[in-house]
Amino acid sequence: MKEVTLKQIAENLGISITTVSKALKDYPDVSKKTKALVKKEAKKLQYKPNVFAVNLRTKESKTVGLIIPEVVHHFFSSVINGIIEQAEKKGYLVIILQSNESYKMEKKQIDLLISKRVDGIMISLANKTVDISHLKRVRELEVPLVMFDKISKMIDCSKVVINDREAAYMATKHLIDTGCKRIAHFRGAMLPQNSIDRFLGYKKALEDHGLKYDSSLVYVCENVDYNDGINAAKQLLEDHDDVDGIFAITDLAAIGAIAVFNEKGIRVPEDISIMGFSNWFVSSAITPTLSTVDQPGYEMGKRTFKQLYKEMKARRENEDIETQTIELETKLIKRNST
Amino acid sequence: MKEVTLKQIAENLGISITTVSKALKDYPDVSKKTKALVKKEAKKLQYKPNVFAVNLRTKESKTVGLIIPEVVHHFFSSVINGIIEQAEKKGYLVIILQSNESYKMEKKQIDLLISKRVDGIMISLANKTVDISHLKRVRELEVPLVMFDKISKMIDCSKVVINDREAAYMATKHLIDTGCKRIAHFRGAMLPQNSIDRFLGYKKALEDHGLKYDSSLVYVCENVDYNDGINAAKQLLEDHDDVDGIFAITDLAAIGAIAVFNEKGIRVPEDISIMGFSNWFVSSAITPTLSTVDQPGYEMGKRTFKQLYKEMKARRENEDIETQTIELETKLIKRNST
DNA sequence: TTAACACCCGAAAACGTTTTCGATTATTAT
DNA sequence: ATAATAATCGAAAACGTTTTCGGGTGTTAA
Repeated sequence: MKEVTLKQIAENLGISITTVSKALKDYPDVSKKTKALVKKEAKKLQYKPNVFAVNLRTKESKTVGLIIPEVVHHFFSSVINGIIEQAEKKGYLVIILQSNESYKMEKKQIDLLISKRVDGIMISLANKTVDISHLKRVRELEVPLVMFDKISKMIDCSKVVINDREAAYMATKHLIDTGCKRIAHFRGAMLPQNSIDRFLGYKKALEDHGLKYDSSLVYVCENVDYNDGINAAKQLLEDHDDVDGIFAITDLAAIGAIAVFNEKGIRVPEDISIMGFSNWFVSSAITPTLSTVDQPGYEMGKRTFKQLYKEMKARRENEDIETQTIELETKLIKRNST
Repeated sequence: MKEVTLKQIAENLGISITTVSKALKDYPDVSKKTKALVKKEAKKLQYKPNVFAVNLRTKESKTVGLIIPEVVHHFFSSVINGIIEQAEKKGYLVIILQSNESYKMEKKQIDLLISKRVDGIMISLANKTVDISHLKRVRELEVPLVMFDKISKMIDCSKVVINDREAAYMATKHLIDTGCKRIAHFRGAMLPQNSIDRFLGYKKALEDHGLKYDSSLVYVCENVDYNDGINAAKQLLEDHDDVDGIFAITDLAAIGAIAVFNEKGIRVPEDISIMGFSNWFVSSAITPTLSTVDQPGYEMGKRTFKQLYKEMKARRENEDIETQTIELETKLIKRNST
């Protein structure tokens, strides 16, 4: 009932541990005959290398860390999906940690991952993160780092993103194209770059098409969730009666707004058009179905790990790592809410 | 720029590695004076123990594995949330793997976790899993194992579940109480225990309340998703015109059905009442809001890890582990679809 | 004075692997 | 025949920690 080790095999075969190790790893300096013998014995005993020892010796854990604001979120779970799949293909495991949108937590999680000696880290920042010294430390320790979706421009590392500004421009333009003249925007919190970029895209689209930007039409949704959408919509109804279009920063906020309008008997899209953002699959399950911008979560996860893998490999081989920013395509999804 | 090790500290202070190690772990046989010295030096150099070495020495990884059918799923991401939070409190990290509802994958993931030498495993089975030899192996290796939600009765280990049968009974009874006389059931695939239990609960409720069970009213939703709900609803409309209630095995299937009815101008709940299952938060965001059964995902995750922790601790201390089955409360959520 | 005891420290083994480098044997060329 | 080369193996160090066990010093009791 004891663990099977190299020593075990070596003793059974009357050869040295060294040779057993080398045979199993197909070193050129061990004969075909002994290789066959060793492999047979290893299979017979169901030998599995002790990862703890391997880790210690190779200084690698074959494990990567992933930090996201929250797991319970369609977009992020899609990203997770993409990452895990790729990682597995390359023999890596993924440790997932969440920051709960808290900077303090995020910092703590980074420390945790470092102390666990992961081979690389992927992160999407918490909204409130401005100080990035914890990320700088990651870089100093030469642990490969890739940021995705919610990134910081202040740190030099690879990034995988969409062009939030263009995507928002496209969404707003779609509202304009379908006849909207007075378009409100439900934006996110003031800090994260996404929120800013989407707002800028919205603004630019208005200006480019002869519509005056009116800051009173912009509502802040702190958590960009369903309830925020409800509240913003209610407020909007109180404040204005001439709005005929809304560009919401997330599908969730848009769905909240639709719920309010449905309840009040305001017709979507006849009375008011609504655009979401993300293409969360529920957006095709509500009434009316929601027009939105497709944000490729799975693809983003995939690309993120692939980039990380490249950098981990480069590091292993002491090559220089060249950071790069990858921009993924988004596309407009036209449905019945516009 | 070298790594800080015990040796490093020992040399700086002119004492032995042994003493340094013991000082940091507050062994009684080292004087207060040297303890203070060592701790000060450790802090100064920012000493962090090398987990690889600790793992090798202690034979523990302080890491646990989690296998679920799929991450992109509200219920499971809630579970993940609960697990991660608890794990972190106890200093454990969580490696998440998905089986994609495939038995082959599930087996592979188990092997992966074992080879990574996690201290414990939590799993929710794939629908198609019937052979449980891979789980037996986990038990043989004496790796603590806790199953949740989708469990197998064929294996002796701790389990955290809800009473699907009772919950389904409750849901069906609610339809009956609100006046439904002819109630259809959208069930899940034939295999998983949940699916069977919910079906049995549905059937029992009918029989207990003087309604005849009619197998032609039961539709199988293989993947229990949105599209399954759509298809089942369409088929139902073709087959029967007297059905006035549906108990769907998941909210998603229920929402699919509602979409069909909305489109066809069939009023919910006036013409037909619909019950979902899970209380996915979207169920309160659609029109009409969906009555459902609340399935406590977060709580389930929390309890699952807590139980695993107990068993890991018992194992460490060579005590017997007593497996137990924990049943969590569900509750009926009445909304506008019934 | 010796014996007993508490107190503090360190040598060394162990965990299981990987890899360098030298040693030995077998093979070929001269 | 010897020398050079190739083929095969193993000793040993290293990775960094934890823990056992024994040794040394100093104090107190007989």
